[in-house]
Amino acid sequence: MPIKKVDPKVDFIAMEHKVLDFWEENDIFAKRVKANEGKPRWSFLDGPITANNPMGVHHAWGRTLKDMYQRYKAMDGHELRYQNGFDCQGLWVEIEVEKELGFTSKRDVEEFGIEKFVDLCKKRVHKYSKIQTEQSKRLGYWMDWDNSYYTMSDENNYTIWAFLKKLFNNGKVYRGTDVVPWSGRSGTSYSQMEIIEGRKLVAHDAVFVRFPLNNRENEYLLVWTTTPWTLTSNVAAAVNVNLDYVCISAADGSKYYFAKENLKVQRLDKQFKEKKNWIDGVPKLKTIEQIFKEHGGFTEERTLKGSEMVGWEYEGPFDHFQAQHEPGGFPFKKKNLESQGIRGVDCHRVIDGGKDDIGNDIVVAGEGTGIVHIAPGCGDIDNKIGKKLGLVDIAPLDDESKYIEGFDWLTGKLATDESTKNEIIQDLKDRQILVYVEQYPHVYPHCWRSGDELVFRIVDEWYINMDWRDKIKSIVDDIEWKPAWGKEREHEWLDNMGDWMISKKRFWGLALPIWTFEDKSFYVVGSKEELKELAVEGWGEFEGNSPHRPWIDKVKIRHPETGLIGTRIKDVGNPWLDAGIVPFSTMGYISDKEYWEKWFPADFITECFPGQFRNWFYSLLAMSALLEEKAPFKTLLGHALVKDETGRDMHKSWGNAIWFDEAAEKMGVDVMRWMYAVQNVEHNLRFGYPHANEVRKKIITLWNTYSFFATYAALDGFTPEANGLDKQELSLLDKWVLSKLHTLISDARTHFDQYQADKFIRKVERFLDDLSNWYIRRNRRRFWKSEDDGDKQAAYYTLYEVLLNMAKILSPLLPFITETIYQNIVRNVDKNAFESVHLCNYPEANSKWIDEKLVSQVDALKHVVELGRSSRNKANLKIRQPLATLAFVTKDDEIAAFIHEHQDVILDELNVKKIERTSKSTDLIDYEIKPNLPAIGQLYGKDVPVIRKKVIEADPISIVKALKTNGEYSLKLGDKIINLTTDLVLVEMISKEGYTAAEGDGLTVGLTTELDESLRREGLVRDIIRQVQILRKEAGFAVEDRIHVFTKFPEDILKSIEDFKEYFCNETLTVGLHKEYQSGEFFKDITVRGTTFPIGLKREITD
RNA sequence: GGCGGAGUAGCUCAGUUGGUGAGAGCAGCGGUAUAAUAAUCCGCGUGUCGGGGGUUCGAGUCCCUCAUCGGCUACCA
Repeated sequence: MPIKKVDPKVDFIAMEHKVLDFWEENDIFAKRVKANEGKPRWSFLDGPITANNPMGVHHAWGRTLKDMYQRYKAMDGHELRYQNGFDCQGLWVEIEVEKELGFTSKRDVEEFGIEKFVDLCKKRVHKYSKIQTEQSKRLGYWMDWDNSYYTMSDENNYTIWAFLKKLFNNGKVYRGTDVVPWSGRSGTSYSQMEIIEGRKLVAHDAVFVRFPLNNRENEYLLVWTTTPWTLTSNVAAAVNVNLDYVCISAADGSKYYFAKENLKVQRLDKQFKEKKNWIDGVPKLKTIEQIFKEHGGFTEERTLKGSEMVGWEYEGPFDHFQAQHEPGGFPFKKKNLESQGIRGVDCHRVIDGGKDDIGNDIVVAGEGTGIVHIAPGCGDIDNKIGKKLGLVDIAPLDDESKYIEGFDWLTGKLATDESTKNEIIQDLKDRQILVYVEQYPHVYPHCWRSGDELVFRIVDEWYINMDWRDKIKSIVDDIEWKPAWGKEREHEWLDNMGDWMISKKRFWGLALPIWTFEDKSFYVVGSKEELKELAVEGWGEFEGNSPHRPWIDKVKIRHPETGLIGTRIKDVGNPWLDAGIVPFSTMGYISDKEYWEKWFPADFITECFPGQFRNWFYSLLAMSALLEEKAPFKTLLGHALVKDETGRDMHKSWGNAIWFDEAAEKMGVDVMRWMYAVQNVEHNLRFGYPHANEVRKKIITLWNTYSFFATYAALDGFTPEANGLDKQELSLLDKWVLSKLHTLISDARTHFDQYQADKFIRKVERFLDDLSNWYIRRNRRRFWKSEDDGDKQAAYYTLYEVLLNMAKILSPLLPFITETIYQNIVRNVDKNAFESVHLCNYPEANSKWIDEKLVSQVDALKHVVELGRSSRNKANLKIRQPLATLAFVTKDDEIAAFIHEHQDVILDELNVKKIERTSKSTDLIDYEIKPNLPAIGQLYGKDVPVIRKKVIEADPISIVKALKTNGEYSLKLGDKIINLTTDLVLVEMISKEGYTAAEGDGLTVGLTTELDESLRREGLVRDIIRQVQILRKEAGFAVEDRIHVFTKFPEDILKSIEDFKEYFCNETLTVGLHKEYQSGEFFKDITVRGTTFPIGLKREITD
């Protein structure tokens, strides 16, 4: 069967669906996999996509890169695993399921039943992993979709157990009682990695309050806080011992202590003025001075050092609450303090704030009052100070962020509620503790999923001691980071990270394999088998279920050494453990070590950069460093983010989001893939329809070259034979385009091997331009002509070779259009050919086709045409106006000869009558001599400006002569003589003024602008021809229709037409030229060179 | 607050180890072509290369400084 004719008006979207069906029906993917069995392995590791929502256009970027490089490696002859991954466990899924169920708190889940809830989470993951699978297929993403890994799988979870077990054996797992950021809405704490995601700028009601000092009548500490709810749990007040403090006396006689500097400090002044990190509507902050002035004025009493205040006792703001009177603290008790009977109220004194780990003062002047309210149960730093100084902890909130018993009227109220806060402020006001309230804008941590404001609570959490970070850092350098700065970023994170909090007080996630015992010891179980061995209770209920809550919670174990019976902690794990373990779990680290050794480490991973340095990359590196002390992947390609077309984030609520499905069906996925692949990975991608249209133009160009070929190939019944190209008598342009093609093939391999698809695509763009706007345009007639000679065959074979190889080299990038082309031009002709372009081998450049000299000669020829067009433009002489002579200048005799040899191209393209080389430099051009500054600079340094001046001022002709005869040109510089050799001067030719000329790349082209009568008339006729052609088109005549033309030509035009009557009639298919106007079938006024006259057309009746 | 960045045409961005009058794509304008869909090609730019200072024979490029915009990071109590 021959090649089929192709409609140039293709519907790309429909075509893509056809190709998808074709792959599906014929198992093309499976055939590719089979073909590559046993070939050298190339290991790609997929970072799991969160299977919680449909896939977005931002995911499609990474997935395009993943698919493209995998397709390339497959065609290049490698065995691949093709395993996609879904991230399944974690809070993000829980939150969505809660939303569906209308839940508002963790308690709702417990009442609903953990088992049912966890089942719904699993269902959600299954639902969206299916949707994402279908979307990915639509994108053309080739994966072994039935073999996707799920991070919730038993294998994945148990492999994490093995990891934790190893850490446990090394003594790196510990339980910490710390104050951590906590979401009452989600009922869990957050790790260092997570709170970074959820920081938001908000305005809080900040309060100035006063703590009355004991034994100092009417004297107060002035304290400031943005979290009034923590005042209930105040234990102490910290100062900076080295700072100056001031005592002022207010209008009512009461005295206040605070940092002296703060009296006049304009807090957040810069932020307010620049409206940067500022919230609209929040008034400017007042200085403390201003606040007191507005309260009736004040006088400064004295200045003192902070150290003088240390030890002063005061009365706390909520000392009437029971919690303040519990020995040892509340509800957590410090044993030693409890035995001494020390209560919250007993700790109320001024303390030295001290320094933090890096040696900075904890208490500073500036934002607050220089006296910091310390609540060791409500803040991280407060807690550390409390531990150091032996203060009790008062922790007021339960896991929903509500006040617990012991806090009087606040018990049961939600700390983050606006109303609670208002009640507290009102209470402080009523009891005359409040001095002033203001709105204070600052960045505060929020729950990254629910948006809930975080509070700080004391909780038991589980940590990995990361004191072995050097082990991780050492493998970072074994990885090739693309872009290279990724390495530094990763090191930076590793240097600064703290211990890894791995526990989460939730339901759906990795069941941390930690069992605790009554003697406060704990034990980490490393495998399902070990669990079975140690189980003393609940195994029967657990067996057959996945290692998740609630089933796992039933199993109790006997401690292998102490024999005590232990219960599993209720916590689930940090989800980055789930994703970090995949180089082990998915490759059978435990179950099939032989397989694992084949595929580990991965050759390549590619993911979106932001965030992953502390998330996936981190967990991958950490887990691999511990388990194998080896980098888990060799090359990492990171890419930036997808934004909307103006550079803003895409948001559902802003209405600027583009959904994947919509984009795929409107733009087409070949277009999308091109956009993604050509994007510089370091820059954010501005995704939008205008951008897509630019890309579509390029794909259309490819399509049109193909449809041009296919149309004529079908007409002529062209059927390529094997090695047919070798037998052809190729034209110059055939060889030229084939040379460019093979260079492009070579570049394709180079750039794909280096994961630089963008560079490859830029070259494809240039090649397409050469192909379409030079090769095809110049050679069109060879395909049209009626005789089927060798020349025509050569043209067919050449274009066939180009299109076939283009289809192959572009197939990883544009899998659909290339498949369509391949099916027609290859499979239609040869049923024994590979069934799909994607089953072909990636082409190899054949050096026998690469002829750089010829390419440069043809490029020069092309350049002459471009320069000629440029000259015409400058002189405002359109192509239709024939000109007598084109003259060109070049130093290169070979090029000159070449241009002469192929002058027909130039005559045709530029509509000139003859062409000649001018060696008389004075005709067309002047020489311009320029000093070669980099070279001269190195030799003569400071003399450069003088030399430059002299060279420029010298007579160019004499320099050229001197160089030609002596090989150097000498000039005097004071008493020095400087010899400028050829390499120190640049000789350039420039067009002389007054000529229509252009120059570049060592070529100069000029056109004679003078028109004789004959040229002028010919031009005039061509103008008329053009107008008539337009009329024919407007009239809707067929291209082959013969016509009669009716008009009364103005005299000048009439003479011209008569001179070139035959030419005119041939071009316009005119059989009758009538000198009287008649409207005919179609008529219109036309304007030629300023003269307007009506013209009428009528078709010749042929039958 | 700390640490990298960035700034070049109306818009998006290139500009090698400092070297001669600073570039591309898009948009606009003029012309032009028909294998080419939202479709071709050619031509058209007085850019304080963010401001200022310095190093150098020479700075978009190196150094300092000021203002601007983003990123990462931080326990702003």
